[in-house]
Amino acid sequence: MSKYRETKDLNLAQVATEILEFWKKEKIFEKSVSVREGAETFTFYEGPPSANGTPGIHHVMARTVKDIFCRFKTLQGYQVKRKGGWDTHGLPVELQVEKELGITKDDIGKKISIEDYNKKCRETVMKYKDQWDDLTTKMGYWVDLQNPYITYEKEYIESLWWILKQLYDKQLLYKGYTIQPYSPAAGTGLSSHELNLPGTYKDVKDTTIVAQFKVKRDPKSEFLFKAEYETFILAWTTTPWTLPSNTALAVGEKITYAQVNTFNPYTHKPVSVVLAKDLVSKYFSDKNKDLKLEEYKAGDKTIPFAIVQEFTGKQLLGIHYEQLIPYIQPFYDADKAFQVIAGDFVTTEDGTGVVHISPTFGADDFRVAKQNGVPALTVKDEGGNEVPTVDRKGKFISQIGEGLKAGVAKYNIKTHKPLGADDFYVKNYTNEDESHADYKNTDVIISIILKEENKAFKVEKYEHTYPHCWRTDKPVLYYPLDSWFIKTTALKDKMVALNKTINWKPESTGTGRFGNWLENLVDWNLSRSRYWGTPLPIWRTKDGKEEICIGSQAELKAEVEKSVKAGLMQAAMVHGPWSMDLHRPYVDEIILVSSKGEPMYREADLIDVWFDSGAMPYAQWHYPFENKDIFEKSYPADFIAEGVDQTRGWFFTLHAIAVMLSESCDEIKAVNKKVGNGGVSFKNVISNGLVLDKSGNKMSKSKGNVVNPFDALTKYGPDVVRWYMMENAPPWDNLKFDFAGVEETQRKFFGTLINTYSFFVLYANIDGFEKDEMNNVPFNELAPLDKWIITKEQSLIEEVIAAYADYEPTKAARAIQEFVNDHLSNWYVRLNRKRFWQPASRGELSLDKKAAYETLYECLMVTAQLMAPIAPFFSEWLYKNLTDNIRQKAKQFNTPLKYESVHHTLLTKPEGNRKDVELEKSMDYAQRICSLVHSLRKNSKVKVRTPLQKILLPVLDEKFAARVRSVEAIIKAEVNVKEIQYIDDASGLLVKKVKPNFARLGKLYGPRLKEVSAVISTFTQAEIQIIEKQGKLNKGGFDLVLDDVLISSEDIPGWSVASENGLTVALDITLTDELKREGIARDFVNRVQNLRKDMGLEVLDKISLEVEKNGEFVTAALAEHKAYIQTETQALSMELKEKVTDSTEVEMDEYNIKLKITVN
RNA sequence: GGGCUUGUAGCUCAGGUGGUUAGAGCGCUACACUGAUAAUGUAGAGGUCCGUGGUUCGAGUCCACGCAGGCCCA
Repeated sequence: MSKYRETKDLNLAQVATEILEFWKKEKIFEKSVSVREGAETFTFYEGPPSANGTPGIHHVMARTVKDIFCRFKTLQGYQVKRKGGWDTHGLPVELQVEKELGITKDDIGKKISIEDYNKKCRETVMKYKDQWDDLTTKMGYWVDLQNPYITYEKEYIESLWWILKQLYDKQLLYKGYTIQPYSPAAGTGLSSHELNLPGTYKDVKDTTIVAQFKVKRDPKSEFLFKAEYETFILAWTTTPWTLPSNTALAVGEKITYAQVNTFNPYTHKPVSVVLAKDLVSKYFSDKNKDLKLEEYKAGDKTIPFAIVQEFTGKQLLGIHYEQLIPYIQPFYDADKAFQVIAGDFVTTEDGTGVVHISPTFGADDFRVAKQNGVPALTVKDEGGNEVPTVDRKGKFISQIGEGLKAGVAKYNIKTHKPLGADDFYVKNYTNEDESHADYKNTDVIISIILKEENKAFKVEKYEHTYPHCWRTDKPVLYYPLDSWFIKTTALKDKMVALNKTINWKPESTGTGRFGNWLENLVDWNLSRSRYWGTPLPIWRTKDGKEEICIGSQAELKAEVEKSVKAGLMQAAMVHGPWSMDLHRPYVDEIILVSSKGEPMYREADLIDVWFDSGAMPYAQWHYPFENKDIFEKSYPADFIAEGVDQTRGWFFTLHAIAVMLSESCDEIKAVNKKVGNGGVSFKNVISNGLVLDKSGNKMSKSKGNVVNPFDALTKYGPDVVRWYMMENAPPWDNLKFDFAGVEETQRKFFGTLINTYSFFVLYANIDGFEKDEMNNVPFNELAPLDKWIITKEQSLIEEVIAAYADYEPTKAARAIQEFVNDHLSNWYVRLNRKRFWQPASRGELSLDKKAAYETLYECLMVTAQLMAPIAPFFSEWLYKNLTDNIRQKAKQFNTPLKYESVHHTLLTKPEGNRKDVELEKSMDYAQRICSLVHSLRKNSKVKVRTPLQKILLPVLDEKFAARVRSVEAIIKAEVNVKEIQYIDDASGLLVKKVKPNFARLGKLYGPRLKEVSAVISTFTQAEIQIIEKQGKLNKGGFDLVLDDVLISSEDIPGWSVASENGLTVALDITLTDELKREGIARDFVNRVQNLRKDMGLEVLDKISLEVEKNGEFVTAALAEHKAYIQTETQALSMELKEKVTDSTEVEMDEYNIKLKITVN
């Protein structure tokens, strides 16, 4: 018979290495998929990592979460394919390449060709693939990296193009503009990354204007015309150059505004102005509050004011005003222009509580204007395209320039040089000499004109931070730039509705962060002005009148052939480099022909890399060009998991693309119908939190608090790290990663489990126990403790399965841990040790002993299964150790343990008929009673080795007594007490206490609760008796029933008692001589055992004992318990002598004993 | 500035639907127990349940307003 493997010097990292070998050699991962061939599929989508950075400890966390549920579903019998993938495009790759080459974006196309640049990107993107693969393997993350999807591959891009074409065909892909940071000096848009470069934000002093917008008098605004003054709304801006394109004013609906009568400080004309109440004091000094309006004379330094009325922003909504600078007019929706609208971004922090809106030059402005139907001020260029009032060089268009020029002339404004209509740059982009005495920038010129025209209430310099272009050091403009958009807003309602069908962990991310994001959805800006990424497959004629969206390589080829025929390209281009690589610059070289024979050029943009990853459900299978059958089986995903920072990234793009396709694409509609999918791409999602350092700080290289994942895995082994991460906090909470915690997990959980296993092995090997799946001791013949741990095990199985099924790995881990530590090791094994020691007679296992082995074996086996998703290596090791020796037999008889790997087994199902809730309750009493007795022993300083006569247990109801009786033997043995005496009413010893049942009384009596409680607290013993016996009692005017009170017994007069949670125990601490003698014998056994251990004896070694007599009492004690001592210490003989030579002296409580042990 | 989230013992975390004495583990101190022990038991010390108001007979729990940390977005 092969023995169970022993565990000397067990190293968990070593276990992982060993198991890894086994997995590799036997292809256990591959088999975990193939053994489930034909079974129901469970689909997991891998969010592709980018291999151009090194993996961190947080990846261990994220991938553990992914791994757990795939393994769990496999254990439940599903087939779980998980295709790995690599995210290869995007800015981080470009930046890394630029860093390595020492170049900037400007150099691309100059110092380095796009071709070479992209070549370099392609190399760089897999730079750390080896490290990633290494981590994947070492941490035990099972994902198919043999055939991963790679986003730069031609086939992948082709699928993306196909999707774009689907959207394009349904008019869901369009060209529009959005407000983006733009550098006129460099002539380019800036990414948010570029804006975040150090040094971009500078303190600058700008001219700011509080402008007066004259309110038009109509029924809506009538309430503002109580005075005879003209009424103005005040709005503040730090960018006066945007005032000529103002088309609205935004107020906060809930903000309180005030109307103030006063005089304009520049024109001295009487005005009535509206601004936020909280900001009145900023413009009107309290010192002037007593001045009389009537007494004001033009030019007075102190200006009187009077608050006329207050109202909320809501009342201002819809009021129209006169255009501030009427140089040009909106050419559409003019009736909607120049009105007051609501803006959620309006505050009373600074300014006037009113924000001037210029839809062409502010992102918020653009958004609220669009929401309210307010037009932008634009003009049409030669091509008939709508363009803003400032051109791409940062200069006002000439219509505005004319107006300003006229103003300069009219008001005699001195300038450093004559200014023509085309000389008004909004910032100094032409390096004018600012030190010139008469130099005035455009903002200043605008201010002067407004002052003259009674349109400026206050003009002042203001210092604030403003972003500058990192290349030119000139101020950035927020400027409308062309972009391609996906019209996600068209399907917003469906996205919102379908999101509600997705199971989010935690729920709040789905309803909150993600739900709100969907509610405030804007169209998806797809365009990126870059080089390394998926090219937008749209070709356009120069005038933009004709365009084509390409949906496949074949289509492109056909179009190229047409173009060649039309003479726009050479014949060689049909098989040009683009046919091998769909990236830039090759696709840029393609010129297609329009229906009218015009050349069409590719729109230079690349698409947002998030589109790459969001399209992975389709593109990973090169759908619909290949693998249609596989796609149908694996759409949508049952489960995905990624960091919470991906909410607006991958989670959104997956969702958006799926919903868009569910409406726009017939193929996808058909698949959805077939698989019963409403249109989502994932059904369950975990968004996991961050991994912080032990103090809760973000890990960063500069802080030097980064945990290297490989170090952690090597030192503690993957199982401990994974277990720690799952057990410590739910994955969606941030994890404070602390090695002290990892060590605790190792010691407490794995240490205990290993000890439990090695305990089993120690005796199983001695007795030659071998698991026989076909022949087990029947359940009803098991010992009570066996039945108990089995019922605990059943509860555990139910609990753990439910937790995994609910995507709650932390609950699963904690339940398993509690079972192993508290129930299996500390109670079952501890209390059952004797059963395992008992020597087998004539080599035959007694039924009781067999039952003990089988029970412990089963618990270990089931533990291995339940923990397998979280700790795949150790569970495998445990499973194999327990089952390898019976594998052949199991295969032969096709029993559950036939699988070579725990990860191939089918998870044990809970068996209701082996559950015994009554027994669980009884044992719970036993544990609590023992704990109380230990406590009493401790207080009276009587150690457990000294037997005591009895414990007294007040019994309030017979059911309780019955439960305790069923576990009486266990209690007595555990606390070394001879008997349990149950004390009931008849004994006369019982003193009862009564407490109000607040939960019940509160509902019944509400405010009178205190009264009732007071009455109850005055109950006498007799009254308690009455309510107990008769179930009701009237006292103090209250009709009380038994349920209204909680009766307990916390005192037995004359005894020392301990009580906790309604359980009370008293202990008889009288020590008779008889008890003392037995205590001495037990103490003696303990000393002998210690000596045996010191001598290095094996468990089965037999000895002879010689003891030197030491006083009559001790001698009598040893003599009396001779048989007991011999059995316990495996002594064949014990002699009590007057003198023992070569003896060892051991200390007992009150005396020493000399003895000698001889090995037989 | 907005959305979401977290805040309970020195540390890591539990605390359905409100119920009067708020728990566990680790760590610390002391004493025990042990023929599985990298263990275990018992006892002790340790709490403004982030703050302020409110609802209620009663709030760690519900509501409002704040404060602090975190993430995402402006």
